[in-house]
Amino acid sequence: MQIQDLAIPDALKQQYLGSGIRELYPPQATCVEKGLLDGKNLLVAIPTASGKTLIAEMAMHRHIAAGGKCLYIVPLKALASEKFEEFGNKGVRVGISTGDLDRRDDALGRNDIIVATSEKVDSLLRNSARWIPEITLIVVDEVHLIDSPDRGPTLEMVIAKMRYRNPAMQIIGLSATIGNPKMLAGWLDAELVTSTWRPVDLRQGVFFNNRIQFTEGVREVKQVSKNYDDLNLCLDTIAEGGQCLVFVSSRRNAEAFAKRAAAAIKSEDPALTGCADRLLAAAQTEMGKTLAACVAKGAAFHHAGLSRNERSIVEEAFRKGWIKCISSTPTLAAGLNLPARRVVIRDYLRFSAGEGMQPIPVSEYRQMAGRAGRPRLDPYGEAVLIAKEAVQVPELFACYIEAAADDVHSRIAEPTALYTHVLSLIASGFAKTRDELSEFMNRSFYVHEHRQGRLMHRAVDAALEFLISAEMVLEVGEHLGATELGTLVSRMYIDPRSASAIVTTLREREEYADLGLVQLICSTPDMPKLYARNSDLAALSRMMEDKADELWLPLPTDEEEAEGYYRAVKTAMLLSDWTDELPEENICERYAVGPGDVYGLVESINWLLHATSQLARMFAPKFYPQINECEICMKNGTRRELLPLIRLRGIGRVRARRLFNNGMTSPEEIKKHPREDIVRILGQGITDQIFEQLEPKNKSTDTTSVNGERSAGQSTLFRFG
DNA sequence: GGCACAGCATTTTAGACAGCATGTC
DNA sequence: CTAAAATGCTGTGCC
Repeated sequence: MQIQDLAIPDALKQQYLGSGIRELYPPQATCVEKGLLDGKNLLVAIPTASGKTLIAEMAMHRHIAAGGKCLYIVPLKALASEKFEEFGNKGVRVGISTGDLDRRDDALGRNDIIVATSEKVDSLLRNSARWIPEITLIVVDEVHLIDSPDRGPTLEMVIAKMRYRNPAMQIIGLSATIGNPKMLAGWLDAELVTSTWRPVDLRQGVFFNNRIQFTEGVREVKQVSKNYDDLNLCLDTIAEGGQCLVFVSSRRNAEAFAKRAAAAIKSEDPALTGCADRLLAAAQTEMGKTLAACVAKGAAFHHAGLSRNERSIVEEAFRKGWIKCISSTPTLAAGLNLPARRVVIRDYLRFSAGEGMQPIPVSEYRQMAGRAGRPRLDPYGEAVLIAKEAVQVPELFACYIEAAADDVHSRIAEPTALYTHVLSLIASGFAKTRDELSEFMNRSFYVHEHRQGRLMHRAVDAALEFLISAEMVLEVGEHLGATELGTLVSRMYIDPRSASAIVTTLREREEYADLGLVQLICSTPDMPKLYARNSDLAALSRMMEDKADELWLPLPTDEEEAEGYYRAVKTAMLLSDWTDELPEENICERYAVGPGDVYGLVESINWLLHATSQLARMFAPKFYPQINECEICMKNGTRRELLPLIRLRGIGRVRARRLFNNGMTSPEEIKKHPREDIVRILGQGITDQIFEQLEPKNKSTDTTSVNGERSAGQSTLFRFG
């Protein structure tokens, strides 16, 4: 099917033709035949990298030309940014909305395409974004993630809510190949498009004894290293002019492999020296230095412990072809698109708490294998598994390469999944009675799939019971309504169990302590936790003894609960070191984490601290001022004594500390000093900026117009009834 | 007694969504 | 219920 003949706007057509796209790929053509451009719902279940984005884009431009508005839902923030870039510069207005990035709500609504994560869409629905009714098309990228145990229910609810609000809307589901596509298509009232076609030939095989057994034949691999098969596979591809991506099961493995690869590759590309210097300049941690050393020689590792800067340097250098090999944990499998000639799936077993080493699911293998082969750049892609025994060769073929795709099932009936969603249905007006609640839930994928919903309805009832006992939902006769607490919890997007624990403890407490507050938040299900090793226990116990009067939660007697307790305390300790201004590198060393982990934890606690301060404002007002201060300290990573200085624009943790140590402990103190003193400490530019803020425009120069503080008046969030 | 070291025992283990309001070194 | 690598521990041999 020719681009020329398509019923898409001319501008887009010219874009495609201009970039050399003249003809649709076969699955894309099938989509058009099945009504993609005529408003038909579609489920497109085809392999990674076979042109799904283009399918969505054509439909979106068609809607926009007809005055419609499109919502593109993705599972990851990194993916949101990638799509945002991709859809831009084509004559339509594109907006992005994730936890990090946001155009103000109304401004967001001015866009033709809005790219957002599923949780963000849920949040926008809960907060009644005004533009939601204008949406005429939603595209759900990676819909098969409905089967994800933790985040699947959110995706399922978001789809159900959007369809409930906009019944006439077109919906396009983009999915990896799955076992039961008809079932999912049936739920979406969608035409089904399946295919195994790929634009770049993908060869899959198993390596054993210096040869790769492909489905189509055999390839000998030169044995350069005696001990390391994985390295030989990698060097084999590089010798041929390709790049290699190696998936391993732990961060340590990723780093160890990158070191070996670097020693073997020994590239002397000057571009790499530049990258390594940039990495080294910013590197404060041991990990960062190792990374720089590897990159200098043409290899790198990639995992969630890397800082943002480190990640983007590695990704860019790989894309440009300078770095020849990346060893990675699953970060790169699901995240952004970094294709390579050869993908080695070295570790197909991964540790899982309580279950030991488990084989990774077929879907994950496919996702990693799908990274093999760069369209238009590589003649083919290769995905290689490594066998350790001869008998494993046919096993790996059967379990992964030739395995049927997994079925997708609803996860909505799992006990804990529904607390937040039942609350949100009630709080944002989807259900005002138990009957309406059942009716809504009967339209879920779960009920479509099982033809009945007994188990799910039981979970709904359990959730409702919890919400009523936690005073988030009130039942008056037939009527179900959210209380002030329930409304706030729903809008803040926190788990009702977290909110309940927080409110209960805040109400009980007599005295305040930062550490206790942070401990409380760290023990909620919304907070990610550090892993507590055996060797940490001594230090943790000592700390718990020292700070016994500041901690809010007692050590549980139950041994299994104790583990979670220790993990929460350890996490709280890290965050407490952060607000104690311990340098990042020391934190990384003390807790054996990377800068990316510290950033992630700080981000999480900031979100929850904000929610906590809102909860406190209404339900424990005596603590509100202190919690609010704690929030500002955490955001900046400073002790309380720097609070007055942090309020100035242009002053962060480092400059504030420098001023403070020079005796300037507040804006008033600064004014008492001669201007030259400040220039000496901070330089001319910043000083000017500060004095501009200090010039008294009116009588009160301080405390009111500050970072994130608002007057603590009566809340207007009450919406019951 | 003190030290080096082999050999065995134990420990550890991936990732990442959300609020708010814009500017750190 | 498990795999591999790093780290920790113990015992031996030697001076």
